[in-house]
Amino acid sequence: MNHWLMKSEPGDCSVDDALAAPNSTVPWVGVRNYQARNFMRDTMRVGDGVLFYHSSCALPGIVGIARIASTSRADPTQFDPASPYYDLASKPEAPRWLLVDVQVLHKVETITLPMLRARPELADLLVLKKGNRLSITPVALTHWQAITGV
DNA sequence: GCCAACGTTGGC
DNA sequence: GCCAACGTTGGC
Repeated sequence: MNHWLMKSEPGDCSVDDALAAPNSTVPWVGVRNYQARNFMRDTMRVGDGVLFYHSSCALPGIVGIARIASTSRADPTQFDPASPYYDLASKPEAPRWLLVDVQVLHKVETITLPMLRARPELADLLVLKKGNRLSITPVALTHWQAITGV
């Protein structure tokens, strides 16, 4: 089993939005980065643990614990001209972009970046690295345990 | 294949 | 709004 940190802008899909969805599960639309896509396609498995992270907001940080709830499939927004995630170059017979379903298990008190940075054992957590922009990053088991206590 | 220009991310 | 960092694009 692998572990992940997945960023979402709360103005787009917050952890509360996800909890309000049927089964507390949301399709993780809008990933338009090949490395992040490849994680979903090649490495994620149903049941993998997810740190649900709010980015581009007043209080960035980890706000919930979730799990991967499906294998990857084509992200329908890439074919929707009305979507901000529309990709003219992607064809239904060869979808370029994928998504997975993410199921929120429970919220946590926001674990902010300063809180994360204060812990030396988390120094290598990818989301804390300078210049990190990847919306999906793998989380080492030791980091997962240090953050979740499980 | 190089690399400059450009667009995006995301914290602050 | 600023700006550093990074990915992508496209000319050559």
